[in-house]
Amino acid sequence: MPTIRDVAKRAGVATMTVSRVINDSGYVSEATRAKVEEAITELGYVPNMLGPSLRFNQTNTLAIVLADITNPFWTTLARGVEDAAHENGYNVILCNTDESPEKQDQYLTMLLKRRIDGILLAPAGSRKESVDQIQKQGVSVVLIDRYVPDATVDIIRGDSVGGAYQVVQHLIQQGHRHIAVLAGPKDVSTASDRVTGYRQAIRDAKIEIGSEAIYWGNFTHDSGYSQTKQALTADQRPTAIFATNNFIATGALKALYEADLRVPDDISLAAFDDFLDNATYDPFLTVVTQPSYDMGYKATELLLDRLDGDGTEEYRHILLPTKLIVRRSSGPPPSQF
Amino acid sequence: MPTIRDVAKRAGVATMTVSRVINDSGYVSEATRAKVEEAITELGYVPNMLGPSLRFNQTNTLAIVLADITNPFWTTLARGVEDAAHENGYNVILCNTDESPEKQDQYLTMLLKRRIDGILLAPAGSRKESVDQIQKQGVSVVLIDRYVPDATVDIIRGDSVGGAYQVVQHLIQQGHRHIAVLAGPKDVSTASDRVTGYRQAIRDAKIEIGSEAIYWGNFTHDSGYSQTKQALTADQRPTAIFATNNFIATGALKALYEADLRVPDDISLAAFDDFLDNATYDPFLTVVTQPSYDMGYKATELLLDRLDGDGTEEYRHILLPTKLIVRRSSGPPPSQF
DNA sequence: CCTTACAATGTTACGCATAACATGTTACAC
DNA sequence: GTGTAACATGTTATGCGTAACATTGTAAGG
Repeated sequence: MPTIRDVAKRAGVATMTVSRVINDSGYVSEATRAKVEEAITELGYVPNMLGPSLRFNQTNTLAIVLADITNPFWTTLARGVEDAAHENGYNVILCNTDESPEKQDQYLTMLLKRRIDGILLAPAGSRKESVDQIQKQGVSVVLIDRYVPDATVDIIRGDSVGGAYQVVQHLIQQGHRHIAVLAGPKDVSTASDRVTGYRQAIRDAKIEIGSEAIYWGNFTHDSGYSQTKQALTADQRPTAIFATNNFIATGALKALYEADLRVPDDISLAAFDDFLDNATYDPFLTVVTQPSYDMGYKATELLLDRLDGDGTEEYRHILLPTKLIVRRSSGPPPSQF
Repeated sequence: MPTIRDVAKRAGVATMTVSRVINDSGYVSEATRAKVEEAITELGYVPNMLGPSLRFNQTNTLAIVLADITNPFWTTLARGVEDAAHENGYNVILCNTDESPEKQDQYLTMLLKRRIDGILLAPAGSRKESVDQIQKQGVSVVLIDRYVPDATVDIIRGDSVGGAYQVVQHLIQQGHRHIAVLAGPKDVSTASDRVTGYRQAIRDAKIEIGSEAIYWGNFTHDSGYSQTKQALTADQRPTAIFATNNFIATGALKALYEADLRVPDDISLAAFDDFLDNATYDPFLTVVTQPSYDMGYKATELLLDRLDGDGTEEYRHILLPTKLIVRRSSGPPPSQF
């Protein structure tokens, strides 16, 4: 593969002159420019970014570290990230942690070795160390979707407490008094926040505290399935279920179907996070949604801002509002209750 | 940030010795290893991959260039790619072309400058030049999902002709004689292949050729919407619609809903490509699916194989089988037909 | 005791593009 | 005609890790 030296030789100039032509910087006469451009074309020369990257420690690369690109929430967010990055001349490396802190740290180490310019991180678990590790290497990081206690870092996330409050309040208004919540992992902020919102809504409605039914699990289809099975065996069977993410909701639907319970006639179901905008024309689930594309896009802008800055800027914490969309999966409880 | 030289100085050894410790290569005494490891920890040293990358022209990076990560088909495929890459120590850069050849070439140029080791490309359009451009730079490329005429390159894709044949045959068996096909862009192989499969099924069923109704468009929700509107105004209104991808299908559903046509009572609908496995527990659309995760995973294995090889291997063309899943959106035509 | 293999560590050169500096040229003003 | 600014091009040093080669020390084998 030809290098800038080959081009320089062929055009009969110094490498620096070729560099000036490529980057359109400094003074180059028209005649020289033409010669150089001809040599570039003839040789099919493509500049090697690795040279300057090594020299100036700038790779024009970002990374997004998330739980699972397969989840529509993350898919849409990733698209927002990629769009914002592309518009600014950056490329994006994709990393799926599957909520495993080990896998996450494996990725982070790799990314640091690559001298990535910045990382968008949806932290698995709640260990501050991962964030520290990145920052200690002088790499910028923005947390997305979740926070980590005590980390001094930019964050952009949806209002999990408020969103959960909204949707549980909606269920209460429908007449439900026995609402089960299917939660994610205790150490992920979105999981605990959504339980907090649930509790606040229950408390504000003055429903006796004994009727709280919290099932901790994971943000997956399988977890939602088994959490629901468990919830259905409770002494006081719930008349409504709040699934704290979309995948838990699909697991719940499966379990309810198998238990021969119709939604919403026999039991209501509402979830946090929607599915893909157009994936179903007439969607069924009542949900609270977050603006995931914007979250990704803005997170990237935040990150790029910080890359441009001198490192003395204040850390920002951005909370995006959620929106309740009432659809057909939530209704009043069956009359015998 | 500390370099290998800083570590060497602190440990009182040569940089080469540090390198040996890091890579666990060559001979290092236990005592020296301990000293070096201590220095690494104290300094928080992270090796800079850019050095060797520049020297040996190996970045351990792949890229996946696809239409839109937001489409569940691509999402799942990308996850397969990322998993296979991660297992082999590679990172993956994500690129969305939105089916625009210009955007694609913009990305490709960028990727070549980065000295990516290999590219998984779902080509936008049918220009062989993009593939040539990559190969001329000595970069390996595997085409996914689509082929490009005359390109000598590895390809892995689903059986579009066969899949389309299957689903159209199914509609014919239900009694339909007027089937409209909502196709993608003419110059994308999956689009033309699915029309070919449709034509074969129609021909084999000895349905008069005049009843062919082909609407070319794009693989998007909006296109499906307008294609359907157009199809509904035809002299001979179709009793069934074959949407050649999932997004076209959602657009069609919207248009049918607005036209007050019930599916499948008034009109049947079947599509190529499913939605996310768990996204709906009880899915509605009759579809032909492709093993998209496997496609991504195997494509990556193919690519890595080629990276390991000496460049003399035969080019492989792998065709993955499709599967018809009959659900509730397809039934017999209304009796008055 | 000498040879030989191998263990342990070190030195040098390389890959590529460009910032910073240096040199040379032209054109214009006075 | 000379000084000066702008134009045009070139030279050198740099970033980081490691392959390839070089050197020294040590233990086993004869």
